Amino acid sequence: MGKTNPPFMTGVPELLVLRLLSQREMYGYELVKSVRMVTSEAISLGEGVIYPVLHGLEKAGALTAKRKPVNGRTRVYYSVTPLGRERLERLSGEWDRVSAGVDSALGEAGHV
Amino acid sequence: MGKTNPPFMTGVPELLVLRLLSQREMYGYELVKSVRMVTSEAISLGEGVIYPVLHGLEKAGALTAKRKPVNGRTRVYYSVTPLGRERLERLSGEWDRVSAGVDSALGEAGHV
DNA sequence: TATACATACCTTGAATGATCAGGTATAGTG
DNA sequence: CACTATACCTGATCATTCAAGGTATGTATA
Repeated sequence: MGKTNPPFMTGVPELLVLRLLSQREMYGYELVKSVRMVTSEAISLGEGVIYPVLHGLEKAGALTAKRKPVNGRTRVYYSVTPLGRERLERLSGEWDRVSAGVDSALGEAGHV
Repeated sequence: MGKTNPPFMTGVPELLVLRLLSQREMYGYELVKSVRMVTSEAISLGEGVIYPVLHGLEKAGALTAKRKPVNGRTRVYYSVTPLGRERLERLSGEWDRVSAGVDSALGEAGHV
């Protein structure tokens, strides 16, 4: 059974989480579905990815958590701190640089 | 000491290697420098990344190796097989999908 | 009532990929 | 002769991600 698919990118989950939360506060389970929607199903992050990322970012001071009971169930809403926004800026810039790098490599090789 | 930087992307080294070799045959050491140049220093893959990728792709039948002695030193030139081109197509398409997904997520969150 | 599904949180174990840090050897330069 | 660049390679380590579970509540349905 343990047939783990190869991971396609590193650091991107964190970037996506930060970006989505910078729009509005959300809870974990919501983020799982949001990522799929926003990326048009191109990227699908399971709960096993989202929750650890959330906890890591909170511990790093990039997010704050707020527990809210809704319909009997408890939701943990996360929002981005100023420190989180800096981190978002940095990651976003890194992504731009790297993806531009790849694209230029693909482009140069393509126009044969 | 063992302070390994976080990897930023998975599968991208393989994609870049395949793409560069689809232009013209190259040897490992050359690829190390080429990747840096082509991506405008945005991506830098060490020999410890390139050589294992090369060997893996050769074993998978995506590349063929040809030893050439040049100036006394031996170079191993790699070229892409038809199977390797298929793999390149697939990886390239995956990259496009994923990077478009990330970009759209970043975009949507941006136009607040 | 039962049973099934969606919601909502979480963790653990294993697979994978990438990095660093080495190691070998030849050629050329000061 | 030492040093740097070229050119190949591997092993240990580490982080990231994934699949697969586990817990619990609410709601629909048969």
